[in-house]
Amino acid sequence: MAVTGDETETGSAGELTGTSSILTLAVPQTSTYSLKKTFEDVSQKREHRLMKNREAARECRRKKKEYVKCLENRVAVLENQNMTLIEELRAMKDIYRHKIE
DNA sequence: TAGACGTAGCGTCATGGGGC
DNA sequence: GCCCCATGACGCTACGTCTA
Repeated sequence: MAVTGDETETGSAGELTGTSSILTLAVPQTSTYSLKKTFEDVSQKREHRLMKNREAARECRRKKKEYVKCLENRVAVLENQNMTLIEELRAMKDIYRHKIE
């Protein structure tokens, strides 16, 4: 898979929603200067939050993949054990049948 | 070969839970 | 109550495979 972050960065729907709601919150009752400052501060905080969440999501997916792999391995092991036990039972039954005959 | 379809990976948002 | 983290859900893109 050759998808990089940069390639998929463009335009997901949710992004705009978030930005517009922040703008709405930042606008009321301030001078132009402090308004600008507030906006910069808010958008910087937002960028930081998004970056953190991006990394968290990546890590979360990695852990999930690892977990699924573990489960698959466990399934394989249990299937083998099951086969072995079935064979063992069959052999036991065989021995028992010969004894009573 | 173009289009349909399935799959994998990504970024973002919403939300719940835990620590302070 | 606020902040941060983990994670499910959603939409999007890229890529591979199949089929008419």
